[in-house]
Amino acid sequence: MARTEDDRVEIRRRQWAKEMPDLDTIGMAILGRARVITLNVRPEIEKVFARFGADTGEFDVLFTLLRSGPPYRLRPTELFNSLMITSGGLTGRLARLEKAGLVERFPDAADGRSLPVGLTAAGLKMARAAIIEDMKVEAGLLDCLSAAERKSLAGLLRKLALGLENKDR
Amino acid sequence: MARTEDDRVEIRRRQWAKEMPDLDTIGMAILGRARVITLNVRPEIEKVFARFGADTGEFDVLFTLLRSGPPYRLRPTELFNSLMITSGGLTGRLARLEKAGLVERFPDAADGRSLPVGLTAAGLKMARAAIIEDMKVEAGLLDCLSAAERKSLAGLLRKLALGLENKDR
DNA sequence: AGGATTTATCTTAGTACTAAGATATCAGGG
DNA sequence: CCCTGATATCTTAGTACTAAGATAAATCCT
Repeated sequence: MARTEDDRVEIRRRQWAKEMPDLDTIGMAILGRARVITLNVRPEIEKVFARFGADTGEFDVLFTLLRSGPPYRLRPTELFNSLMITSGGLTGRLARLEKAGLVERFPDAADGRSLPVGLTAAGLKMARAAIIEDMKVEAGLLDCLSAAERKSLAGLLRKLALGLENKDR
Repeated sequence: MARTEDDRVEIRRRQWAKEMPDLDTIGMAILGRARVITLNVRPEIEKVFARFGADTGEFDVLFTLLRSGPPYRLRPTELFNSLMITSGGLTGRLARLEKAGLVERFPDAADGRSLPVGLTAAGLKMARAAIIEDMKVEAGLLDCLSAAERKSLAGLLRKLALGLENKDR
């Protein structure tokens, strides 16, 4: 029944087709799979980060700071917008990162409400090492796809992501 | 700088290319986007489910039972494996669903350790109505893609999902 | 049959989040 | 300047998860 070339979403779609034949399941074929793939991949990536002593959420912060370029410093509002989490969620992440000595905070001369966050030397070093490892592992997870398929998939996902982002406004 | 055709992941990749030119970011072009798309789409779908009075996690349970076909009854182990959550996580979801009158539990004649879960009449009705709405909304979220693109994207995601699943073993 | 092992589920403790509200600062119009 | 409203961040309360351990029933092995 479950053919060897079926992933778990295809199995689900087949079940739906039987139980509710009129249901159009293209949504789960794409968005459901995006979610399942994310869930499936998460533990592998988390393992990489765990070796460095932090988790995905914390590295999201470090990576955002790192790729922002020197002086590797951003305001909390920029961070939680970019990370797609709430301000309260960010407060917690920053507290942990600060405690671990990976970020430090500076008063903002221009805006007394803001308390920008910057990478420490240790945070910078760790973020650089971790992103290299992370990208290596993620690329490895994609080795079931040819280079052409990877490119095509990335392009389609990009188009979808862009369409969704434009819809938000 | 941020061209209009760039989604947020493309902006990130551009930043990385500047900050760490040797980094191969194909991983985030695919897996990162899968995660961002999932995050982006979640609130829309959650809104649909909220109208029915439950959340995504709870509907995941109801939908799994529904698409399993009559008698719409499964064992907890089948459920948490399919849902990719821990057994403890499922215990909580089932408690909430039972309290809401959407599922009920039955002793298993063949295995005294197991306490299978089944949809109630109310749960069955609600699951059917919700999956129709859900798939309608999800399909709408995909309208930035042509039919051919949707098909192509679904196929590539399927190949990736399958590759990842085979890797797990 | 009987003891050891595996399996199915629940329980407990701890964590990271969200939503909503509080606080402090900024900006703009009389 | 002062008042009104907007903005940036933190705090609080509540929730759903995970990981690890507990319990109980089934299976296996001799």
